[in-house]
Amino acid sequence: MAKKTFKVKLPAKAAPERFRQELNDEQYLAVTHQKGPALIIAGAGSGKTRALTYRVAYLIDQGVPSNAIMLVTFTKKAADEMVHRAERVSGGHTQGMLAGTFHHVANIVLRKYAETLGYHSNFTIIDRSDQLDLFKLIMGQAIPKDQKTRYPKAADFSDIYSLAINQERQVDDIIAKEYPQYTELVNEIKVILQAYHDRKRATNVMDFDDLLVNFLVFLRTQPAADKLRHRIRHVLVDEFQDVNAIQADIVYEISRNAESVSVVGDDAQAIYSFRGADFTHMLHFLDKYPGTREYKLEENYRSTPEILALANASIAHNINQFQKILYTNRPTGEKPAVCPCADKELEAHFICQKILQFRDEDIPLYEQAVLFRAAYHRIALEQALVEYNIPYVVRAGVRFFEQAHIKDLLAYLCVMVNPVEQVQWTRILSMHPGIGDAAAQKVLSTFISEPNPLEAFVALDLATALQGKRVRAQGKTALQGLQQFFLQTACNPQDGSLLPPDQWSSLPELIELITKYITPFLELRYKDWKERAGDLRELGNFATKYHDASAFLSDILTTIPLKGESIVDGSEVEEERPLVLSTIHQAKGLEWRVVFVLNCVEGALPISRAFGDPAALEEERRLFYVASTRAKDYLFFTYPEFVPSYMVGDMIGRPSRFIEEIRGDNVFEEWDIEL
DNA sequence: AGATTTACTATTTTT
DNA sequence: TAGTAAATCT
Repeated sequence: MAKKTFKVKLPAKAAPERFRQELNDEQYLAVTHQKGPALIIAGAGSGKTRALTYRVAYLIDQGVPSNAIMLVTFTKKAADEMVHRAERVSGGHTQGMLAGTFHHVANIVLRKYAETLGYHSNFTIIDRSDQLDLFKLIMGQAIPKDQKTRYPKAADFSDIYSLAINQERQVDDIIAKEYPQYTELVNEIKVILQAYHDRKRATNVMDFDDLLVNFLVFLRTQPAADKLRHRIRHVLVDEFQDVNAIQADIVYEISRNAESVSVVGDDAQAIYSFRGADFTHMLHFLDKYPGTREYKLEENYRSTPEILALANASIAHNINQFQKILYTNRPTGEKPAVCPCADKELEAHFICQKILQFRDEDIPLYEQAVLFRAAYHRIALEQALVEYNIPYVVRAGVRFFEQAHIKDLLAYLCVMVNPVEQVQWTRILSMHPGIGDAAAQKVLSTFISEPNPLEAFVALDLATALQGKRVRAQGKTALQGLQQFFLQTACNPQDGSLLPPDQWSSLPELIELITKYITPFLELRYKDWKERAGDLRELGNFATKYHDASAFLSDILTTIPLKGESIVDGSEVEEERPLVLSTIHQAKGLEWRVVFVLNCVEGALPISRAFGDPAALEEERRLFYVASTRAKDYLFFTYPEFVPSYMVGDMIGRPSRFIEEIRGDNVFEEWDIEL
């Protein structure tokens, strides 16, 4: 029986007046006067996120139901924060708003409509490392052993595949331009890419690219999409400079009949072309919607004039960009400093001591950050931070869910949710002692083609099924344990049939059971197994928010809690909030009072791969720009003058060209760092 | 033959 | 650190 509902609506406040006070003229117009399409070109630190937040709040104030708003941002965390703040600003409710990354939004929609595209609704998502595993599996079957070295690595296959999809390019073209060494193998490579594609379909699996592609296909071909289009009246997209062709098309498709579509971006901060992003989509947007209103937010609220001057001087060397002149009304401050250090150790010591000095001057650690081009550049610094007893978090490298033990655990949930999934089965089987990759494939082949492989596995008489196949006795025994495990956790004990998800134990309990089961394996494999088991328990805590495993599995992939960052909020409230170490890419959208940019040498920033490629060098310069504009008050560039190298002996570290080319502009001071 | 251990090498960036 | 190749068990 349907319940009666009564919706309470909070009284509208005099929003425009209040917003008027809290925004500058450009922001105010962009927030309140938008109808139809709008392109907001916003410089670094210009409060574009603030403008978007206020726009959401404004719409809600105007009586737009929150589920009629779609807000797409670069990270899900950014979306959550924005929605939360919009809620506070407007005093309205934001429930039902479609908000998050493209991937997150796609996942939400596809969960509902997967069947219209020929998937089962319990499809699972694979991340990059699963993708690599799947490629390896296929390559193992398709490529003769002695030919292996001639072929691209799994990672190359993954990149080629991704480029083909995200830039809508032909495989021939990609190989000719980016992988000329494999030109002779084009046809063989295509066969493997096709096999990968087919295998995903057959096993009810989507990778990150599929989420986007299928979302677009859904919008273009399915009648049900009209319902969604009808509901979504206002579309807001942040970081539009980093969308790829498919994401841009998604925006166009979903906003076809919308009342407003606002996209915000800064071409100077486009740093994701390696995954198909292209800031010229901002231009295409103007073509696509001829009546587009353009707003420019050029006042920077973040940095001192000195820091801004350096950033402006640097980005001026990029030819390919929109014209923007950033200005600030902040009072004058310290000039940015370039600090050559004898070697990496000295560089690390300098940074640590400087950090402590700032802390003494009442700039807490969490208001300071150290940024770098590549995750491994931080290693020397980390050692020093430990010596100096400076607490820090790392936002780089391996994601929390990408760690082997986390993936081990998730594999069990995956198989229960989507039993036809082969990569996760392989992972589960081969973690048992006595079973390696080869044996896992043999075992897998005995049950994977059954309608329900999980039921088939539990019912399997291992002794007869594996007779004559070279599988160790130890492995066979171990697998009996696995059968028992699945029988007890996921199956009806009477007939061994797989229970429907609503009859499983609660998710945290399930995770605890799996943890218990796999801990002995972790103990065999890892020295630090205790910590890893601890991570798994934390994962159990995290899972209390979720009711079904399927949502949990997809969420954990689309919400990226990073390794090192606690996934349980509030667990370290008592301790000092730590210093942030981050790749420049991960620092996007963030700000600190003090920023150090590490290892600013030729070859690292810009990275040597970009040498000789003008477009790539411009992107590297944008990275330099992003790093510089994260700083509010103090900015340091450090680099080691001697770089040990096992290839050619020690090399002299030449300072980054991005520093050299602005030397004449008098925008930084050079410091002497001495022992 | 295949599983497991050990030694070695080269590191971009990520939803 | 993680992926791979070669060496060594079973």
